[in-house]
Amino acid sequence: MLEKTYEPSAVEGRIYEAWMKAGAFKAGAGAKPGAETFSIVIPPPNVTGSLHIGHALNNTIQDILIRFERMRGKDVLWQPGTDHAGIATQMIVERQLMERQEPGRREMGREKFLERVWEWKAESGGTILNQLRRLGASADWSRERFTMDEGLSEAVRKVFVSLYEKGLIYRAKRLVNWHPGLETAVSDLEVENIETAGKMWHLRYPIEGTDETITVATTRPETMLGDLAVAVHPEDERYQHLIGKLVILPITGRKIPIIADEYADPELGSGAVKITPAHDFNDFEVGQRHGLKPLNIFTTTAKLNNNVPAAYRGLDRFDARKKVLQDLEAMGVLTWVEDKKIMVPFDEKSKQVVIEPFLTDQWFVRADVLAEPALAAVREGRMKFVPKQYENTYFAWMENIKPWTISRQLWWGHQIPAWYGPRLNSDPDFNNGSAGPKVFVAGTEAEAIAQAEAYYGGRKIEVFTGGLNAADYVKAYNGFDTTQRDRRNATTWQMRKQRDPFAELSDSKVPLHRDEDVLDTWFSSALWPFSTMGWPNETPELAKYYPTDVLVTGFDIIFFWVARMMMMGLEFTGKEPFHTVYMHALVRDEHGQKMSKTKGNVIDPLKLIDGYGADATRFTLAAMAAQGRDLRLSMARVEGYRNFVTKLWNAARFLEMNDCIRLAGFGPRDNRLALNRWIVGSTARAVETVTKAIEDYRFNEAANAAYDFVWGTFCDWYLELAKPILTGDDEGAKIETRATAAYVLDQILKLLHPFMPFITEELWAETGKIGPKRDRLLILSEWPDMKGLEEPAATAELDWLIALVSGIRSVRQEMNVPGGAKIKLVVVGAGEETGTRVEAHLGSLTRLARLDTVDYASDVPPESAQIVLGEAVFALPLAGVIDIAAERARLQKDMAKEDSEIDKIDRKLGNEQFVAKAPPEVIEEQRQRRADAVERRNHIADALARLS
RNA sequence: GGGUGUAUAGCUCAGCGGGAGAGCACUACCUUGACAUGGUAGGGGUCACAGGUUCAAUCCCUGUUACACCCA
Repeated sequence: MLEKTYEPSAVEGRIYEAWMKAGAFKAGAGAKPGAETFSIVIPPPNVTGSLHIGHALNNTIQDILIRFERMRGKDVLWQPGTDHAGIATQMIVERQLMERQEPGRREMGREKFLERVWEWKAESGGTILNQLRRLGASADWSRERFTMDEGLSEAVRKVFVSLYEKGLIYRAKRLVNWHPGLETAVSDLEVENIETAGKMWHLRYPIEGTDETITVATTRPETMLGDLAVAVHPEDERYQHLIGKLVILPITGRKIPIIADEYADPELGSGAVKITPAHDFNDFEVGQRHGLKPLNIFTTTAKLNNNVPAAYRGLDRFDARKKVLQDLEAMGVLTWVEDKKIMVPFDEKSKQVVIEPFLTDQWFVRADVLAEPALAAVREGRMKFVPKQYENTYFAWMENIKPWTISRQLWWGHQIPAWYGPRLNSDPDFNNGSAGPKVFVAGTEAEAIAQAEAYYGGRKIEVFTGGLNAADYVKAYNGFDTTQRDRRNATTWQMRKQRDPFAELSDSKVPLHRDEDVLDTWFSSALWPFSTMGWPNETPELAKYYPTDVLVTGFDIIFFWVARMMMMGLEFTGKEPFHTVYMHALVRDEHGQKMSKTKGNVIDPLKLIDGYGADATRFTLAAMAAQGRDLRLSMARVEGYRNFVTKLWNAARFLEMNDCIRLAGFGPRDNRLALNRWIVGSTARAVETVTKAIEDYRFNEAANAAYDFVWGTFCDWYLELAKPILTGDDEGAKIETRATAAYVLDQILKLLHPFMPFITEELWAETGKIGPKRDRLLILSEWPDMKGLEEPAATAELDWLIALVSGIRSVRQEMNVPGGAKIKLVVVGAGEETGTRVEAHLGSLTRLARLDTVDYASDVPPESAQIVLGEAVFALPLAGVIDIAAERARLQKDMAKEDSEIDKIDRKLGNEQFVAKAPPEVIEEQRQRRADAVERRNHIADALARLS
């Protein structure tokens, strides 16, 4: 016997175990022989992450699709795993070291530190994957992957080397977005420009050899220490005579030119603008156009460096601003200050640290080249977004894609497989100051050494590991370089040989050092759909499950991840990594606010699961996941769906109490009773609706259709109508109804399983205890296919019955008939069909409408309330109870409704244009509707007439 | 500044050219042999505003307003 209420917490863990034990999540579990495949890779959550409501939504949707397709017999793979989250993980471990007062990262050295990170990962990493189990996620955990696994790391190295060899990865000194707190470069996507209250300072610079001055405006006055020019528009008449003259830069006293460049906007401020190439992206470009060598004034922690006057060195950028302003004001350079809203680039994660444009050597990906096929794939329909409008977002970004900064000055991540050594004097770039060191890019150190040996003509290679700035490496590097330079000039070399007896030997050994930086975490995530399946090896998984089918993700990582997976997938496998990207919306709180820890409005999915159960949590998310619209999650909704879970439980309990046991060989087509034929037909329709909705990624529609059917049709009507049969004495009817009820419940369990896996599996087990033995778990059972079981005749009959019961109930309530009172029903003017129907459903009619007797008469008894349905009038003689005036009012209201309907249709049909141009079936439908309304109206009019 | 989306019942939202819907909330009634986490009935809408297309517009088009998000 089922418990009175369902206790999710008592059941969910046990059910999950049962699934695991049965191997139900394993790739291919339950697949029909030769089945087509269906695969999804999970968007790998950060290894540092914990489950938030967005993950819950994301994984609920994936699990719905996976369970649905698995039940449809496909060969299903849901590939789980995590990414290594370079910055976040490194920060966590560093913070831990600090809290425990242990030596810091730099003190302990790279190798030791990485050991500590791996330890941390083993202990605390990936808790989120366990939390996904609480949600019921049916991923193939035996295939869990991590972006830093050996296989995935090999994929990263392979991709890096390959792109480098194709010229799609390059190293260059460029302005990048620099995080002065973490001392690393970040990509432009990791910067969030936030509008902030700022100021515009206007500075008046003197011009050499004249009495004139030129005024520039800036939001960052401290950068004036790095100014290299003042630009004016080439056609700006005010400044023609000044172009080419020199400005004496205050404080530093440096003389910098006034240049003509179209970047200066004559409409803005004075029309003159200071140019600081090392600290502003636009200025950098101006500087390049005019051959200005950028002057960097910051250290990696954004303190002023030795390129500024002594008094300023070591000042933090914000303190420097204060001092510069003070000094400029004292000098009379600062003319005025205005308040201005400015966009400040913040670190996208913490939104605390101001990102600094900073000139460094970094690795970049030529994203523009890779974007071409990725764009074509969407344009040509090989990959589609759901909802479609995200295409535009994708196009807009991809068409204007910028080089992707992939190196990070961190230790935790995939170390860049590039080795540096000094250049030979025979190298064409030997005298190119900006070419940097000689680079060897290779998948392994041995290969790099082999390359180096070839380049250095068989010299001995010595690999250093102490750091690119370590004294021994720098010394060896410079020594080699000096020797190479000395060798170039015969006289110099002669002199050196005289001084140094070992000169000939001094470049016989070459120092090599691996790049210390690591790659952006997204670089490895971009390979996820194929690296998790064993690429670059040609594995059976890859052959079977790649390309995957759907990617389910949030729109916030469309650029970070989706676009990059497309680029990498196409480049390295020649195939789109998925044919569909389903973008779900953001989960907000019930007031539409973004959830955030600072606002304190975060809804913890684990608390929801604790309080309401995983099924209710999942169902809520699915039911609210309308395409292209944010979800506003409210507790009332979760409660409502928790109630639905309970409702299902109680319905099953009712069946159990009434011996509704599954019947071996039950054929729904053989049912005789209209009631049973009807519910089978209704189930078939519900199955079709739900199936179609899931296929179309309309999860809210699927969930709501299932909910409506189970509660509104099965529980509210079928079970209520079945009660008199189940407690009656027609054995044949009883047997049929019991078997039908059990059969329909089975279909309901299947239908709801993708949404509510736990309770349905539990009920599947419970109902499996009696009757024919179940041969497998629900999770591996077959998705219902009920095509051809629709029952139009039975549906019409039951619709009629439901309308009659509702009508009587409505009258009772409006006439204030006490709920418990049983009343008489008199059927007047019934035709044959109505008569048959009344007799067939006498039991349920009597019970549901709380009737005393049902009689037939040729006239409506006096003082009756009347219900008009079809050709018949159903009279409720309520002498003594009925309020004639109230009944008249009720009927008049009904009649008014019909009148207005008829009027509306008449106006339509009276319109010549309508009759001439509307499709015939629409006109016919309107005529029919009018006729029906007229018939109802006349019956009501008769009823009214009888009242007076 | 450019782009995208949204505006429908008190609230949250479906509805995708021919009859305005759901859940919650609200009102009244009901300890009916599954379920009060329930049942029954009911009230509640200028479908943001202004034009246009159409025989017909909540739905398509244009504009306006408000809000949200993305990009610069």
